[in-house]
Amino acid sequence: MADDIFKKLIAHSKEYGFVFQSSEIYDGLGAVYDYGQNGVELKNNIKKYWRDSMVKLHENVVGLDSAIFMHPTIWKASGHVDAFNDPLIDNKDSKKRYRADVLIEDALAKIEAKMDKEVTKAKKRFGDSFDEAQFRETNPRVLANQEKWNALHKRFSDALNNNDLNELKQIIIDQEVACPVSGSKNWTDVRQFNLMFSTEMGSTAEGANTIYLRPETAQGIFVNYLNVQKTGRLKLPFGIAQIGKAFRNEIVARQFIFRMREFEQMEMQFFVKPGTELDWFDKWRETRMSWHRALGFGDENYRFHEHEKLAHYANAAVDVEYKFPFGFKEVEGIHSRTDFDLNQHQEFSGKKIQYFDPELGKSYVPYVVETSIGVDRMFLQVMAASYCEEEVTSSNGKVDTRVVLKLPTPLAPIKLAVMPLVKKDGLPEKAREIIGDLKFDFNCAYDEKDSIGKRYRRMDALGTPFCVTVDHQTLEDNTVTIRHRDTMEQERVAIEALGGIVENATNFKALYAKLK
RNA sequence: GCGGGAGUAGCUCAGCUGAUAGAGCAUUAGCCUUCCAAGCUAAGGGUCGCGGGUUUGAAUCCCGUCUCCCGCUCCA
Repeated sequence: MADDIFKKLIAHSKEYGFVFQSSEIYDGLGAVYDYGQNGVELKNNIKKYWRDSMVKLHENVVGLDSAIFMHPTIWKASGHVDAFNDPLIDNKDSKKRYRADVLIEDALAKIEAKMDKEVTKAKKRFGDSFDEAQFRETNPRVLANQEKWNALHKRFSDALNNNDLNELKQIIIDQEVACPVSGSKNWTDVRQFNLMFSTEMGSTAEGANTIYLRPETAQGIFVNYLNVQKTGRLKLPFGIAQIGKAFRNEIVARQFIFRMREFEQMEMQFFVKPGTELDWFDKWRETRMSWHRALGFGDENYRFHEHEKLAHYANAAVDVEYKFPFGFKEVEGIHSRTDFDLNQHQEFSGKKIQYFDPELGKSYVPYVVETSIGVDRMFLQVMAASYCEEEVTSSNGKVDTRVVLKLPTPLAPIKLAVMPLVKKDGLPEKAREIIGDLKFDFNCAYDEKDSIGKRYRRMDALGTPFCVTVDHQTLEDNTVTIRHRDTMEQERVAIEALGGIVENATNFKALYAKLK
């Protein structure tokens, strides 16, 4: 059933111009999506909500827009180059995937174990007079194994150095490595999985550098820490906030826009005095939760998920999870990243990245608390939370279904539609005149096609909060009817009052007021 | 990568015991003038994912291939 709603949501997103599959006319490109004419408006509004609540509402948080391309060494320093490059092999029977290098290392360890066993046995036999070094050099069984080990180790390191995947597989076959789960030796080829996209910078082949498309935006903040801190004369604690694209060559990327290969992050790195990071971590987790809850999607649909296994750089981590149609899933992560990243960059760049604390009279590397949210996941959350199918009974007793996107009004792609009740008698002209006045302040739509009820429903499906209808009375007294999306109720108001009504109901201030 | 499902109009699908490619909705134009999607008339839109084979003839049968969706492995 929930799956059903998810499918409807995907279809709705396409039908009403929110999200399209990338390169659709060429059969699509896996896990890449485009935002359509309404999607881009909604997405921009989500980004505005985040940016304003970070940068405008916090005196000590500033913005940044760093480039996607960065010096390759940054990814060595951050640990991504090592962590993102694995030769993997699958067992065809158990469907389990292993790191090929780990399997071979296990085989090496097995040989070592054999030799150790011989040594242990001999030790028992000879007692105190046992000379281990001599034994290892002379015992034929140990020597044979040592030779085996040396040969295998050389083959292994050669294969790794030459990045020879076929050789890695051949080693696994020759060593008769079996899958621990299925026990079979039925292996696929070894494949290199590089989770970072790479490209070449520099137009000549010999001068070209391999550079990576960033897999997270955070590093752009870390490497600009000194620039921003010094030019902004910022004192700890302070934060740098950035919205930008990131790229990961995910092995599987599924569930619509929940996990994409090209995605957008909204990250804020908050720099603090060492020792205070866990207090700030607690503060930010509450701040971020309140940001989510202010949208009014129901507090019960959110929860924290504490990380038990922490990443190498973190000393605390928690996710904000939202109840999607396919279950509770992460939309935001809050991490206490310690001084790991800045330390690494200090080491790899050879530049001091420190903060002089005037109170203590000394310099130190700040600690970092990070909040990191996926724009696309947020978008999906907003769509999932807003999508409603309502039963509507009309005056003649007919029951039909109304599909309405109950978007938080500040996020709605279109704020109001103005339509003539009929397309004659000067009503269309009057409607366009009204739009002419309001279009500078709001995204407006005009529609004269089909019956008025049908037009209302079309706007419901887009999440437009207001429909303004021009009728014959309008021409006499300059009043119009304004219809509210959620209640379907209408009221008659003066044309000059429209701007104020829409502004009051759709500006971001009410949202910001709810933030803690 | 493995397993399962699916590719026919913008959308949802029918046609699949081989023989001129269909419906509903949507779109466009005109009529009607009506405050909650369903009035009337007309039009546009498809190399039936792609390639090959069998056949007098293939959306339909056979082989190959690509893509998408779901599950599993991964996710700093």
